[in-house]
Amino acid sequence: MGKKTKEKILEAAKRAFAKKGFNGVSVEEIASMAGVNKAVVFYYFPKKEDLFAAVWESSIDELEEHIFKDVEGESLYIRKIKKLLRSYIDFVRNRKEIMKLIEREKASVLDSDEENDKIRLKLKNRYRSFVGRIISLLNEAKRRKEVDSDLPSKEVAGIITDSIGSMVFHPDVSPEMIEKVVLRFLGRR
Amino acid sequence: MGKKTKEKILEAAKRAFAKKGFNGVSVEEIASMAGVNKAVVFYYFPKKEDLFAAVWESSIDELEEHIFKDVEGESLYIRKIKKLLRSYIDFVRNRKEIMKLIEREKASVLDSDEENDKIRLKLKNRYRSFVGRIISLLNEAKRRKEVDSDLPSKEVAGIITDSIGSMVFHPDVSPEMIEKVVLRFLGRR
DNA sequence: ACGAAATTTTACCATCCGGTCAGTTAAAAA
DNA sequence: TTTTTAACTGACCGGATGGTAAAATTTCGT
Repeated sequence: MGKKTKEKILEAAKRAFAKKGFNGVSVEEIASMAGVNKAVVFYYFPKKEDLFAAVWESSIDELEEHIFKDVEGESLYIRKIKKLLRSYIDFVRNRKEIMKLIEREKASVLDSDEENDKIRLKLKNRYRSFVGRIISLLNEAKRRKEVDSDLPSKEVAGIITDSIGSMVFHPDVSPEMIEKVVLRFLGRR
Repeated sequence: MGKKTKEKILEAAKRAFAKKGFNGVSVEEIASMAGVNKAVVFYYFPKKEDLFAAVWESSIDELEEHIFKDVEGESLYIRKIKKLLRSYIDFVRNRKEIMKLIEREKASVLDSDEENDKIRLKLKNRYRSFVGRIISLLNEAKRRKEVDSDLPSKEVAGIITDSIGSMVFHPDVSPEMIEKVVLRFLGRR
């Protein structure tokens, strides 16, 4: 049996949103990419926003899972961080689509107005919880004196996610270089 | 005499694109924000794309001008860089609108397909030339041994622009912290 | 095999959007 | 004063878009 319809729609939507952004794609376009009728998209996702929400959450899930997968295997925090960076870069290289989706829509998700969309607010919080996990990792590493204890975790986490993430649109910057730079930067001096 | 019509349209478009993105705003919306008839927008900018191009180029112009304004006043390269960082952060704080515009549309501009739009390609190159100037500054500083000579300029320039730029959507990270972090990072050890 | 529930298709609608155009106003040029 | 040109208006067009309703088809438990 082939993939389930809902899954096909989600994957097509992921590709479409990544390439053209939420407002740049029509539901019909997504439907035809998924090989289904437009109305069946609305059957599974009553609003276009719902479809986007599902795509966003699944994307962050996948990113977070991949990035923290190998972290638990290490006991030293500096090595956890090293693993995280390596997985992150690996993800950017191999899952360009998801990264483009995230980079392209990040602004609109993070800028969503508090009193505006409840649904967008949830997406913003999903992203923040992802960054929050990186912050916690850095905090713990600082507590254990494995990274310089007066590096501000929040800002460093931002630097990591933003600079690695946007690599996906800079084919000429080397992911390994970024990794080396960040690592050397974290080491105490 | 009030502002000229074309100028009013450009400013309204800048605000609109910053808040909702290119595909999230209609020309009519922009026109009404500018207090002019929709057709007069097309009178000055035959296509919506033309309007966006004008907004983008003026935004990068403004950013670049502001960031490099005080750089020439310094002779030491490390101080030039310090000035640049400070101006950059200053810009993010005081010109949120432009930064949101840039952050929101950066993905779509940088991802523009080579054989696709000639006009988008121009915008991509405009952005690249801006980053190129930062790279040159870093290179020169390295040549003069004022910053660690084996820091890869391209990657560091990316880290600077991406992390400072996206601060505009993270009201809880401190610009000054980023500045301190980047500066300490550039210092030779 | 049968009926009910889930899924898919067809046809449709109301609205919006980018863009055009014929024509008006106002100011500058002659 | 007449003519010309630039700036502006309002009405309109064709196509796209998000979304809906109902019929048709498939799936599945009994």
